[in-house]
Order: sequence, then C-alpha cells, then structure tokens
Amino acid sequence: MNEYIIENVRDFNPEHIFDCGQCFRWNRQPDGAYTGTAMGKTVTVRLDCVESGRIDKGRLIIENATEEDYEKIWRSYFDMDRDYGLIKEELSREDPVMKEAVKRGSGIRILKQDLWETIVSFIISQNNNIPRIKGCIEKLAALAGERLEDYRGEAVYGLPSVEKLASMEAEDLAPVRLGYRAPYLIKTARMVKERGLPESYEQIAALCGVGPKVANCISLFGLHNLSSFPVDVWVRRVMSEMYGFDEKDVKGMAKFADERFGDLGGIAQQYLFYYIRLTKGE
DNA sequence: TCGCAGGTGGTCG
DNA sequence: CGACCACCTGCG
Repeated sequence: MNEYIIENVRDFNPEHIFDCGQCFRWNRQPDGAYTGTAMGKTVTVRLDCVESGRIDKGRLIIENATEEDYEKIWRSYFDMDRDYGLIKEELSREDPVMKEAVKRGSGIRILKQDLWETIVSFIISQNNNIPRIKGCIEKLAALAGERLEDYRGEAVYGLPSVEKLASMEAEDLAPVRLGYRAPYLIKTARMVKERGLPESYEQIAALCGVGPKVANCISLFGLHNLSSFPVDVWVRRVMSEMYGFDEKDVKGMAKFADERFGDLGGIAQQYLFYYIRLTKGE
C-alpha cells in the first residue's frame, strides 16, 4: 500500500491527537500507529521520531494516502498549517497548570472534522462512555452508511448522510442500540435537511439532542471555532482540582476560560482533558 | 444491585 | 432562569 511521508513534523503525536476526546473513529494498533476513517478515506498514521527522545519532532507517515490526498484532505484535517508550538507557549505563560497540561499532551492538534459527522458523533456521545460511543458509531455506519473502499480486506462504511438519516425512523436504528439518542438523531437529520447545516453556535444549539456541552464540541471540532470551550465531567473535574472551582460552577468555568484562554479556549480544553484523563485513569 | 459514562429535555418553583 | 430528574444501554 502506498504511503505519504512528511518530514520534520512538529507538535504532532498520534496518541495525543486521537486520545484527547475529539474523535471516535481512530483506533490504536499494536505498534502504536492509529487507523481511522475520515473524509471518506481510511488511513493509518504513524510518527517516527528522528531524534531519539524528541517525541514532538519526526517523520509523519500516512499509509494509504497519496500526495494528492494529503494536499486535498489530510493537510487541512490535521491542521498542519497552524503553529502549535506558538500556541503552547502562549497558553503556558503565567499558568503553571496549563504549562503542565501542555507538557503532557504536547502533540495535541484540533482535527478539522466533517461538520455533519461531528454532529452525529457528539449527539451519540451524551451521557455515554467512550467504548460504547465508538461501538454505536461503527454500528450506525455499518447499518446506514455508504460503503467505502475496503481496508486491509475489511469492509468500511462512512456515517449515514443527512438525507439517509432523515428518511429513517428511530425504530430502524434499534440494532445500533442508541437508546433515547436515536430519536434525537432522526429529528436533527430532518432539521438539517430542512434548514441546511448550522453555521453558528446558536444554530448548532437549536438542534435536537444538542445542549451546551455538545454544541460547544460541534462548534470546536466541526466548525473549528477554537474559542469554544466544552465543559464536560472531565473538564469540571480538572477545573475543580487544579483551579479550585466548585464542580457545579460550569458558568464560572466558561467565563474563566474565556478570560484566560480567549481564542485558544478549545485548544486549552483539549490539553486539560487529556491531562486529567491521563492522571485519573480510563 | 446500582452507579456511572464526555448531557439533554421537560417540568417546577 | 435555576434546580431537579428521568432516560437507553452496558459494564464493573
């Protein structure tokens, strides 16, 4: 299978990127590479470190991709043209907590994911755990998604389109075991079919099954609004432990994030999320 | 058995 | 508004 290789890649660690909670279709392989399906393609991503001990500088290998794929899809998807080194410096300045979080998740990048797939994924994610979210998404793709090119001899499916999902009934999704999220998904698909894809936080938050947390995730990961700061249980945990907030004071946390991190709130959230999950297990 | 998992919608006061 | 609370499902 053909590979595309990018030399001298900085601030890129597959483990950090795919395990900081922003995506659900990338899976770790025994050798530490990650295989995933995005933008209609399935690839395996690996980072070879050129200088020993320098995990944040190396050779990025994308298996099953051409140069054209890279230029058209992966350069943007992996946000390759943004200088995360600069962002990390800025976030770490005068914030010891963030400095440590940035150190632990030094190779995090915010993926530019497909908006509709982000909507579907994060509606499924609510009040749910990550292994089950991943399972639901795979089952949903296999049930109602378009078949993509096989990968390593296995069938691969994309997530169902707006039209497909809008044409289905909640009962049709029973095999996916979405529970009460199934009707949310169908309703949202019909709303999007009617109104088009959302373009602002307000339009996102108007969708069915989308509250403030999910809306911020969609805004951050689907629209790449880097100021969006999703507050979930893990962020509440890290904000109370590290910054002394009351666990229930979500508004206070959001205000703090806006004032301290500003336009970089979403990136800061990812470092914090990865950091607390690293220390608190799971 | 029961609480929990990357919350949300509905209902009250 | 803000505080509750039920809610599919599967796992420990």
